Amino acid sequence: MSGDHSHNEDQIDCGSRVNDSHKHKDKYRDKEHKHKDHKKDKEREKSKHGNGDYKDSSDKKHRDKEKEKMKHKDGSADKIKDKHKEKKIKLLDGKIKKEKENGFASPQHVKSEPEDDFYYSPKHEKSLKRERDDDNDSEFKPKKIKTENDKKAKKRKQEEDIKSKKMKNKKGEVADGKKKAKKEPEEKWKWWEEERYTDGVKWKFLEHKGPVFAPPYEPVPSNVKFYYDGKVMRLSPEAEEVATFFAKMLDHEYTTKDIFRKNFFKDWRKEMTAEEKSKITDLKKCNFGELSEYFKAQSEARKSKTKEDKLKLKEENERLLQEYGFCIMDNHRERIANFRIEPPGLFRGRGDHPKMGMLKRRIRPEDIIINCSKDSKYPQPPSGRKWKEVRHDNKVTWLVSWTENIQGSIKYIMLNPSSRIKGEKDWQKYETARRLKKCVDRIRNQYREDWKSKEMRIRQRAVALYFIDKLALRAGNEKEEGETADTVGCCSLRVEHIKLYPENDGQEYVVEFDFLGKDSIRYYNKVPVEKRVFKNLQLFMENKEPDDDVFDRLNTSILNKHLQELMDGLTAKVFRTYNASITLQQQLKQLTNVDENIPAKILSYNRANRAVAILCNHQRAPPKTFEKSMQNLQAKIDAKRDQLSDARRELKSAKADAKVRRDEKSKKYVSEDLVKMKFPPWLSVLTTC
DNA sequence: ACTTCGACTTAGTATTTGAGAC
DNA sequence: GTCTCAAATACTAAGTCGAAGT
Repeated sequence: MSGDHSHNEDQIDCGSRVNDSHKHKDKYRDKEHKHKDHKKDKEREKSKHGNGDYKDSSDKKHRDKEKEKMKHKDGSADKIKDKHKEKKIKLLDGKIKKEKENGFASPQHVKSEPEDDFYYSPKHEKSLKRERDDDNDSEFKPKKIKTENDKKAKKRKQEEDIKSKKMKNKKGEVADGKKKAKKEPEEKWKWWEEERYTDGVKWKFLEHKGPVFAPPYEPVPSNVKFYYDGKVMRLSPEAEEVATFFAKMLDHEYTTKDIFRKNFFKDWRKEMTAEEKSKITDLKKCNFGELSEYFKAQSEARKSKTKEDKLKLKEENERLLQEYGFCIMDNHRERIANFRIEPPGLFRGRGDHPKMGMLKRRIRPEDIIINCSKDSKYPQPPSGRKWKEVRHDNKVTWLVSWTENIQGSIKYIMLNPSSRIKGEKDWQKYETARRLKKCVDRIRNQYREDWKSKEMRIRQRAVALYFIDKLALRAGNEKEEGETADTVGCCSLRVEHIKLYPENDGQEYVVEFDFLGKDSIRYYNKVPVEKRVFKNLQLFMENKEPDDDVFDRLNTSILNKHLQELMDGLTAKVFRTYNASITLQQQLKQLTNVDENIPAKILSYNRANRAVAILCNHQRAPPKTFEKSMQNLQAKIDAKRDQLSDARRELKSAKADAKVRRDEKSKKYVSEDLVKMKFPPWLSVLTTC
């Protein structure tokens, strides 16, 4: 059993997902429908087992899991492995420390980078030099040429020699940077030719202007009315603002959903005055119609603004971008990805999210933590206001953070993908995937061996890893129930997500996957697996309830610890990167032909990308405008059809006319000119539509 | 050992932009 | 000039994963 050569080809043809998913989804997915089906299945399964013994199956699940875990708590082998691991890390640490001491990032004098043949752990960021693979895959050379963001960002280059971190007259520089940028040919900062920081330091100098806050709420004009129970009702600004959030979404289907409405109403009431609260007790009696119309009219007005107005708007945006959209990180002016604070609104999670409709509150300066250099010019809060905190943590990459109120998670303002800090990380990611390429056969052999292990947890780990590798599944962290949509990944698959067919459509050992993954995107795939995998799955699923975990002795942390032992820096997601990359590479090789013209090459390229999208189960809803443009096309087709039948009619009568007149000239006219005029060659295509 | 948290990447959707067709 | 449509960009939710906390 070698690490199967055919494996890579499997990546593009791993089961019947392509066809099936389209069959099932009718090309464009219908989330609502999907969710309902999913739930129904679950209910069905539950009721099957629901009588008698287990009234609360989730409770039972919990108990069982506990029991099982106890049974296997002996896992002593792991401890030994852990010790090994620690040693390794220490070793690397020592090395790193040494190197780190003289490590500079973005040195003023750019040294050329010797291509040494050693790999350093990207994970531990030991190396001063960027790791570079020494195998012969020359086609893999990192060729991303990133620019120091945005054309206008330029001119920073010249300041590279400025030693002092204090940008004396920063404003002036930035301003004339803008002017110059338009004329000067762009000079790119080749950060990838420079040395990197070590030991977790992300920057030495960071200066920025802080975030741009959402514009304050502007009450709607008094002639735009809200009605409750058929009567006009004037709302307090606070309540009105939240009402406008709902009104703006009225056209969306989710405003009809119970959870959305319930969550919204509950949060809305919190913003109401006591009087409003006592009056407004039923969302059904609320009429947001005028508000909704008002906002529609507003957006129309925005679209039909004059050229000058639009230009003015554009310029204002550009000004904001120049002022707040860039930071200075280690002598370079870098573009910020999201310098605007997320405006308040109603939360719309993806899929069946239990929190949809909740109020996403307005972020104030007092919620904001600023991160910048001690020796930089700190961003100033709006006058009379305060930041929550200003800190100087150069072990992180974010500039601004705040805690969001829906999940209580932290949000960040970070740099654009073209920045050095993001680019390096991205590069590192691909380098890790390239290292996996070198040992993937070994790892595959290993997990195939592990399918036979005496220990259940090792078998589970091996089967899960096989799915992650073969099907590009995500790791599948556990999620808190009731906090988010019910989605899963590999380690969190439940019995209800998998069906086993010893034989199906002439194939043996077929596994059918049907679950909602990230973003509640449905993963449907029917795939033949090796007999051992199949038997193992039967074993894992034996005597379990539909909502029990398939891999009850596995989680992402256990899996990743194991992967770490197999290869430094290896985690579950690296397999996705690796398999996506190798698939693209193989497909390009297979589909493209040097002699083809550009359009043919583009077609092949798109097809190669499609193969990757299928592997990774990337899906998108049809654009909103899809329906409309189809209608337009149909209208054109109809018009041509009419034209065609008119032309036929004319032809007929002209022929008849010619017969009567027996006029040579007329004959000629009928057979050539008229036909040419009325039946352009491409029209025949339409007639077959 | 398990849970929570923080930092960061990934990815779908909405909006804007800009080029070509009419 | 206006309209249409696709590509680019903006936005932000939802993942991953390691480390700290319990």
